[in-house]
Amino acid sequence: MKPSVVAIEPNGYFCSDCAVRGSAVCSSLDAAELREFEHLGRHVHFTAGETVFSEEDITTSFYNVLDGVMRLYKLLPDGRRQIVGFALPGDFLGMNISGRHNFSADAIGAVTVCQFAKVPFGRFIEDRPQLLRRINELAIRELSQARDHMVLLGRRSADEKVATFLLGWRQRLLALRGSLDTVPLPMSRQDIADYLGLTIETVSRTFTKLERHGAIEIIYGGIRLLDPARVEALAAA
Amino acid sequence: MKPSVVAIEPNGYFCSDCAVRGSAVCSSLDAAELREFEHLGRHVHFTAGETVFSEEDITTSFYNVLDGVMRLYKLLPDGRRQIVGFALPGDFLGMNISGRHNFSADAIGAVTVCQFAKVPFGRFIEDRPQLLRRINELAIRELSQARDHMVLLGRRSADEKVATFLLGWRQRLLALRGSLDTVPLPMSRQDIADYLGLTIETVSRTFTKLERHGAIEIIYGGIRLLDPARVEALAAA
DNA sequence: AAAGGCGATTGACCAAGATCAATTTTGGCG
DNA sequence: CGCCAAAATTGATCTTGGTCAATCGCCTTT
Repeated sequence: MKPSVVAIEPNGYFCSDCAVRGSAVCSSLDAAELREFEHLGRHVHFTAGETVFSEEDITTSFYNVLDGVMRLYKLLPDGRRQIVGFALPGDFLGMNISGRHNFSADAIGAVTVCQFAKVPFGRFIEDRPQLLRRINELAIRELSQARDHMVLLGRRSADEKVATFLLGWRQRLLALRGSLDTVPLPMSRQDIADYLGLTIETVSRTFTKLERHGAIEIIYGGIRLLDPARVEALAAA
Repeated sequence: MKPSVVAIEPNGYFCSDCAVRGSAVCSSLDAAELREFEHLGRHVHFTAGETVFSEEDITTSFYNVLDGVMRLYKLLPDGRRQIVGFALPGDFLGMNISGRHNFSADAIGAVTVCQFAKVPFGRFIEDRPQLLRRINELAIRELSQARDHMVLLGRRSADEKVATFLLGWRQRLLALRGSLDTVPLPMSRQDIADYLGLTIETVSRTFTKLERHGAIEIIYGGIRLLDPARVEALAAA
């Protein structure tokens, strides 16, 4: 919940060994640049439920997710929450133009990030258009995902929302880890509901319905996709 | 509807005189660069209802809106539509990483754009990090707006949606044209509904309700904001 | 000036999903 | 191993917004 003390590793790691080397912002850097870049970031660990940064906080750092899952969300004054995305390894967080974060980010389970102080990172980008281009690419990709999510939120039924979420989430994990027999769902039902613009009860009922129809099997911490075609049919509608 | 013949102006205009000079992508260019840039764009006119580009079209151009209003939208296979935004003068369209547009864009009323062929524009950016930085800035701003819109779509009631839309739209026009006594709404009720994830009937009823409460007055082609405080209270909720 | 047509409004009714309220399941922990 | 707390599920009922169906009003066209 509150940002408690976090472990900060000494810089005894190398970008070249990084798990997200290929997919993260730093994929645009060559070996020489990478060595310089190494001094900018430091690994920081967060435990389940910890907040990495909050909406309206002044941005002092950028983050590269290395391990774990984060929920990115916005709150209305009365407490209603909309999760605007889940961040996975390789995702880059903290870009904004107002100088403040425009959403909050919590760790779901244990998370490791590569944290960059804003100013030196900004200076490093300064004369490396490659890196800027990479950041731009990531922003544009996210924008496209955001628009897809608007369609989901504004125009799809509960069944379609849940089915689309399961397939999309599986797809992201597949891209990250290769094949999966089960689809882990580290986030709570409430998180899923707040991501899909539904209530927890509707999410739960929809899961149960999918299971009754033999499309999925609900297991601890995730689901098993028994009949992907059926789920896809539901998602397409 | 279908892209009919459009008038293309000869290059008898100057970027330095451009109506959106200060706010558009080109605001990052100096006088010398601007003169070179001038040769890249050409003004193109569209009439009401014409499609400027469609989702899944291969991207061959970027567009800078000079005049008029466009609706940006995505369609589901069964025809449901989600409007992901309205474009106004100064907005830059066409960025993507897949090489295809990820939404469609129609003119609402008459529209003039400054159109850039993708390849020469890309080359021009190549050695002008300033311009790239500006484009990045615009993408990040849009991303922030997209997230706000997700909250609206996923977590707000019909009344809140409509009130928020009216205030937000007014705000954009204010920034563009200075003070307004009335708020013009060039888009149809259906467009508003598809932007807010509602039906046309709900939008209409909500407008009527706001009018009965003395918050707005519905006039031809727009509304008059009689009681901004009341509308803001509704929007905040 | 009359007519036609399209977009907007209004009303009656309906249903998807929310809300309220128990249970049940699960996992952590003594 | 058994208890407690939190999360998830399930059921009953309600509400918001959607659907279906006229009707209205305004603008354009002849």
